[in-house]
Amino acid sequence: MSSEVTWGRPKPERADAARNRQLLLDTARALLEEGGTGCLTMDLLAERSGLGKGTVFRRFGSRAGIFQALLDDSERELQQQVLSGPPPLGPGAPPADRLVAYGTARIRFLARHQAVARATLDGRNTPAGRRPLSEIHLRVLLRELDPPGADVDVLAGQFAYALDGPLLLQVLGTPGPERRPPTDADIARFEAGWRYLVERVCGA
Amino acid sequence: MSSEVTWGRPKPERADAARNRQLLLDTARALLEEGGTGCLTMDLLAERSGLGKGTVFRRFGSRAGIFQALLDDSERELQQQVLSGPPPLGPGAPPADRLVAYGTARIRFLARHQAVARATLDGRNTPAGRRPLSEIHLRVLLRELDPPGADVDVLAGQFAYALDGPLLLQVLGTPGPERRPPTDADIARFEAGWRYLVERVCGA
DNA sequence: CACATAAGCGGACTTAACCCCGCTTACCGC
DNA sequence: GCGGTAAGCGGGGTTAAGTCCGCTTATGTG
Repeated sequence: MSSEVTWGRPKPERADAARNRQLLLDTARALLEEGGTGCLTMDLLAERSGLGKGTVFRRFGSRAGIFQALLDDSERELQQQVLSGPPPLGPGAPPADRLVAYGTARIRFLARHQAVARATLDGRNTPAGRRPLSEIHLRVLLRELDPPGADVDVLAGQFAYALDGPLLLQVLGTPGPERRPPTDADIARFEAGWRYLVERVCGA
Repeated sequence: MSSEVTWGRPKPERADAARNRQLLLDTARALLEEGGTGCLTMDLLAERSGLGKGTVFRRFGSRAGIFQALLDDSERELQQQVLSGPPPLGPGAPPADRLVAYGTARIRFLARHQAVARATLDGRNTPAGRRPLSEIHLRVLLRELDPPGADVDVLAGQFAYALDGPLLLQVLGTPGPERRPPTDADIARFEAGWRYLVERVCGA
C-alpha cells in the first residue's frame, strides 16, 4: 500500500506531509466512528492527531474537504473494480450492462457512506468545480453506448444527479420530516428505478 | 397583496411578526443586490433591518433558511403559472408536454436564481425532510402519464435531481475549476437534454 | 378599559470554521 | 555531511452562526 500508481504529479508531496495526511484521515474516521459527523470538529481533529489546526486546514482546505477526502478514499476501491475488476462492473461487458452495474454499485456505496457524503455538501465553500468521478465514468460509458440524438455530456450530468440526489437528500417514503437511513427496501427501489431509467433511455 | 389565500393555519402569526418577516426579506434582497450571497450575514441583516439577531433566527431558523425563504418567495410566481396559467405550463395540455414545459421553466428559474439556490444547500443543517415543490409537481404529472412499469415516486426524485443538480453545481464545459454563471448556450443544452430525457422515458 | 398571557424581541454569549505569519524541517545539489 | 530554500507546521486571532433568557407588546376577554 506504499508506492502504487504514481502518476506524474509535478510536486509529489513531502514525506512528513503524506504521513500526517494519513494520520489525519485515520483520526477522522475514528472520530466519526464514535460520534458521527457532527462530532468531527477541526480543533478536536487537530488535537487528537497531535497536530496544529493550521496543518489540518493546509491539508484539506476546509471541513467539507475532509469529508471529501474520506469519501474519495473509500471510493478508490470501487474505482478499482470499475477499471479492472470482473464484468459487468469492470470492462468486458456491454456498456448498457455496465451502466446498470455501476449505478447499482454507486447506490450501495452512497447508502453506506450517506452521512459522510452529505457532509461533503457545504453551501459555504464547496471545493469548486469538483466534478464527481461518478459523472466521468458515466460519460465514458454513455459515449461508448452513444444513444442516438443524445447530448452525452448533459446526459451524464443528469444521470449522475439522478443517482446521487435522492440518496443524499433521502427522498422517499411519507412526506414527513424524518430523515432515517435508507432501508434495504428503499435501496431496492432505487436500484430498480435506475435500471428502469437506463433501459428507457438507452434503448431496451 | 394583503390577504390572499389564507389556509387554515392553527396560529395565523402576529401582525408585527409578519411585518418584520417581510422587512427582513426585503432587506435580504437588498443585501444580495449589493454584495452577493457572501455579503449576507445574520448580524448585518439584523442591523440593517433595525432588529435584533434573535428575531432573524426566530423567523428563519438558520442562514440557509433565509435563502430558502427567498427562493420560495420567488418560486410562488412559477407555481401560480403551473397551477392556473395557460398551457402547456398550466393545466390543459397533455402531461408529456407539461412535463417538458415545466422542466424548461424550472431550468430558467434555477439559472436566474442560481446563487440563492446554491446558498440553500448547507451540509450542516438543512431544514430536514424538506421536499422540493418541484418534485411534488413532477410526481403529479408522472402519475397522470403513468409510464408502464415505472416506480413513479422514485422516478420523480430522479427527474427532480436531474433537473436541479447540473445547474446548481454547474456541470458543463471544460473540466477546469471555474464556476461561471451558465451561459445561454448552456441553458439551451440543458433544456434540450431535459426534452430528450422526457421523450425517452415517457414514450416518444 | 384593564388585565392575563403567550408570542415576539433584543443582544450578550458560546462555539467552531477559517486566516495569518513567524518558526521549523525535509529535501536537493555540492 | 552541509547549507539553502521552499514546503510544512503551530496555535493564537478573527469572524460569523446559532443559543439563551429576561423584557416587551399584540391580542383577546370580562
